[in-house]
Amino acid sequence: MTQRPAARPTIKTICTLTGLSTATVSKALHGSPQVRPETRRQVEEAARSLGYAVNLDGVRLRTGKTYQIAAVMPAPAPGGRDWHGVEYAQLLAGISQAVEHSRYRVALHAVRDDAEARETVARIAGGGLADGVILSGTRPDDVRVRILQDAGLPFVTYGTTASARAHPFVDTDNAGVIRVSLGRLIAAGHRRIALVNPPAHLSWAITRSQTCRAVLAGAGLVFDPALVVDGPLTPGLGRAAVLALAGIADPPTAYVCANEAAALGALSGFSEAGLVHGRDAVIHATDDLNISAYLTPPITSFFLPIGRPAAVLGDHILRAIAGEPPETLQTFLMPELVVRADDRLSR
Amino acid sequence: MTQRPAARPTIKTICTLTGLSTATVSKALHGSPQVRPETRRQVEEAARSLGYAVNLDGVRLRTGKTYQIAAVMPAPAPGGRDWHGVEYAQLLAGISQAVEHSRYRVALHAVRDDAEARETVARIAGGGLADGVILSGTRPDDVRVRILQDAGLPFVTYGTTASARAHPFVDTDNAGVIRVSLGRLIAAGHRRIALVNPPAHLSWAITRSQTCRAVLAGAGLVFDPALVVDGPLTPGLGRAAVLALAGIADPPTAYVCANEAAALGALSGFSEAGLVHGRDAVIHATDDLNISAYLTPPITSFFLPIGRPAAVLGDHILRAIAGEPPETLQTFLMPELVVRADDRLSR
DNA sequence: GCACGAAATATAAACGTTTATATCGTGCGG
DNA sequence: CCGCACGATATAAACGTTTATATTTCGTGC
Repeated sequence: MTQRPAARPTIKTICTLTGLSTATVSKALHGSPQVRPETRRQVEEAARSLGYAVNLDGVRLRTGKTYQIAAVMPAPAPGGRDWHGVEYAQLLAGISQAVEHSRYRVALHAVRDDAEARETVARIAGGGLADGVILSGTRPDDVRVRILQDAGLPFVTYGTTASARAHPFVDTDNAGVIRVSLGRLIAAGHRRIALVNPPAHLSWAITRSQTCRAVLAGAGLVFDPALVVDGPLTPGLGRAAVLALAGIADPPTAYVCANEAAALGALSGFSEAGLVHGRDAVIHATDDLNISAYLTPPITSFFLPIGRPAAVLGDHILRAIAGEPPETLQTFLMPELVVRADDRLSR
Repeated sequence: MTQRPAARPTIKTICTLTGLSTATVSKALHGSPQVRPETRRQVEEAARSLGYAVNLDGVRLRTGKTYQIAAVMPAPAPGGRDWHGVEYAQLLAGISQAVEHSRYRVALHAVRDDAEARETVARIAGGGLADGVILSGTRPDDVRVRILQDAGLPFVTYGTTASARAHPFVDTDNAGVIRVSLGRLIAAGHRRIALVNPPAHLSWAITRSQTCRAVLAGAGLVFDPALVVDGPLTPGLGRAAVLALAGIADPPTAYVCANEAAALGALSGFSEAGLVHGRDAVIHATDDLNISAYLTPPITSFFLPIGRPAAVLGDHILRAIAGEPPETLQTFLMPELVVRADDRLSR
């Protein structure tokens, strides 16, 4: 039942076919200038006819390179049942696609919490388990980043940090999103604007609230910290935010949600609290799933298809491994504004 | 910058520490009865103190085993922007967790379409790129299944097939879901029930519509094929289904949606068509994200946290690789019914 | 026609592991 | 006290690569 099919061709198979030595074949396959062009053609021809594909295990053993890119990503504990609205599989698939043309392959390291993330990164760095690492969910002073910097292991973060040493990153242009979002809301007459934010210690939470503060100040408005609700970006958070804030003395008339899961929950909160979208308050969301169009009612969102950052992450990690300096590997991606509702209240 | 940290300990490191030979150390680490218990303890002690971890590349090269489980999963093309409402990352993470205690690791093979899926499976089977395969999105006569059966490569499907040769699978108990769902709806007085189904060629689409037909027949009702809408389970499909069916002569009063993305879109369609949930029609959904509670209004769903099937898939593939017969590796999982709305119409 | 150097190819070793085979030492029966 | 069998350990080879080094093959200049 478990018998091996026709043995896979190796370099030696090519040797017997061409009468060359393993060294020459290996070099020919790498396009080394040490082999005659004619010999190379001969080898390539033989390789093609045999369906030869390099055995990475041999390469790894010999070179010490792993040809692995470790993607360290949070996976909610099996017990946790709430949707977080982040398509890590698509992110992963996008990264895989982006590195498909290279020898590198992407391995998922799902971590359940911060401690496990730290430990996983330390293990990868210490044991040389990967040639490059992709991290998500950054914080300003990120211990995982320090571990990787100290180990000299190339990495790219999905999100920014405050590290003194520059490092490659890809991030949504959160500051840009907040500026545009708040700019529109303020122009539409809103004065009290709530933020439904990711957990407060994460970089993008800080970027969003600080940019909010700056934009409000620029417009001569006050920033009320009580209007910032943060936590895991589940529907429950959005709902709780609306239910908590709808009842205060001077309730917000706009909610800027960091993702669509939270926005979905916020709408659920509207319904529960008796609010009507567009009459009592409006919602903006940062969008990566393209479901904002299907919420009831549809809401205005900032759409960045997840394939975009994924492709850039893949590109950057390959170039980081190749030794490119970090300064050239720092990318902000600005989502596209999709207006689906009037920002002004109709009451 | 890319200098290697302290070299990783190998079997030879243990040899110099203990004065034993590589053969003995290797055997000791495997618990072979050929080594004295005392020697084994000594080796284990040394391994622990060195932080030794086996180098899988060496093992693979020597044994020909890959210790890889290939998870072949659909990843929407970069161009496709619609949310499909399936958390493949969580599925993947769950499988990874389930096999964590073994030597096996899970590698994601994201495929963009059927042709690529077929080609990927053939490549894995032909090249011996994995010791086991996990497939999702099965159809009754699944060419990928046949390839794997012919190659004698262990595999588990997420979904059933009509294959004459039994094979391991894990699946949601779709028949059970439909029976309970329709049973409740019929008891509540519904006579015209629509199905928002996955693409018609997939096994679970067929299971759902056939079970629907059987249940209706059992209740003396007619099955109207026009009430079955199928396609990729995006919000757009649910919305289109409602918009198309709300206008027909004898419109359905209930929509049974195969996932929450479709249910979300159906609700969006309700809003567009001027339908009110609970007055004009109701929605049931099969739920794996736990967002049905946050839809407006909340809908009744059949909740199966994605960690469940993931864990069983991991368990089954390990046991399939170990040679367990397929008949013992076939599992249906029944989701939990969560009632959130009255099934009866209030008009 | 010869020596020399460059170009092309071959040889051999190494990466870490497993395992078939060989070797060693010990205890036991004769 | 000797030989034998057996238990425990060691030796060596192999998996597929890459690469340092050795060797061969040429062409070139004299």
